[in-house]
Amino acid sequence: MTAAGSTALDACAVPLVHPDKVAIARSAAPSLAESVDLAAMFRLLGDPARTRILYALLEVGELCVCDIAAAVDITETSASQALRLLRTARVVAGRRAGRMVFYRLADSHVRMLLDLSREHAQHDAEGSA
Amino acid sequence: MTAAGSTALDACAVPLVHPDKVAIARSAAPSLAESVDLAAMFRLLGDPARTRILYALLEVGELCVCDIAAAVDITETSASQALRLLRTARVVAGRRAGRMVFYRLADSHVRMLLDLSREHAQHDAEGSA
DNA sequence: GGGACATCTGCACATCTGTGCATATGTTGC
DNA sequence: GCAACATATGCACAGATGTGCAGATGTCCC
Repeated sequence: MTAAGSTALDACAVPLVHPDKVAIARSAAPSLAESVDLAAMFRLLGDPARTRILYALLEVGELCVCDIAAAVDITETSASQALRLLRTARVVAGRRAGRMVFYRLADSHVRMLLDLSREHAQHDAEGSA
Repeated sequence: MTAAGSTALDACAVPLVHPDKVAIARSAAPSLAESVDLAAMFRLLGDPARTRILYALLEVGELCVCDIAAAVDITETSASQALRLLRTARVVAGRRAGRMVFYRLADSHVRMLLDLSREHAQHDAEGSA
């Protein structure tokens, strides 16, 4: 990571097996910044509590913090903390109603992602059964 | 979390705002075990190095370890480590050819997931620009 | 068999991450 | 303004995670 100057372009120094493919991958794959963003988003989904919150919201559309906590069996503090992270990343959106805040999934991309993932997981579980 | 016995069913002790919705969410959302699996899979994608590896494979189909390392600018050790995790979770599959091992994405679900995610990330980036 | 190469694994370390408690913020109704 | 409630935040700690180095495994070529 120190990148003293000979990181990317001097890769030719070590002969690659398929330089053409590597070149394609390097140019077409997400940039470092983009992949960091993508990874950050995936990591956000990579916690059971947050995952369950998202699927709960996927099912019922909208819930306040205390209901979310009850639905996924976590403390309200944990729920609030999780929702904070999800909200910052714009995975969920909050709507204030009196002293309560109702959360919902931010957009349809997230919904599709959750649907697809669950489908994959179930498909996968069958295969390993 | 100590769950002395009054965690799940006694939730009624604290009046919920929308008990009906909570009940639906509790029954329809992934079970604890399933959500742990889902989270584990997301967490696996939640590392920039692994993310980049997956997108590189998405682009060129198949690569050996040293080419992967070159394509995403990480050491071969890191690549091998990352691939081990991805392989154990059956996100990628390895094929031995001589002393080299070629890796590829395991199934089409993963490909769709990656495509959808990148689309979402780009859409998101536009919005915040 | 022996050496060279590609990949894998085990171990130790710095870092990050989730959790729980206590406390702060903001809102309602009086 | 004050008390009660819903939610948010700051801090400290235990546990998980990525990284690098050294060594092990397995494969090819002679």
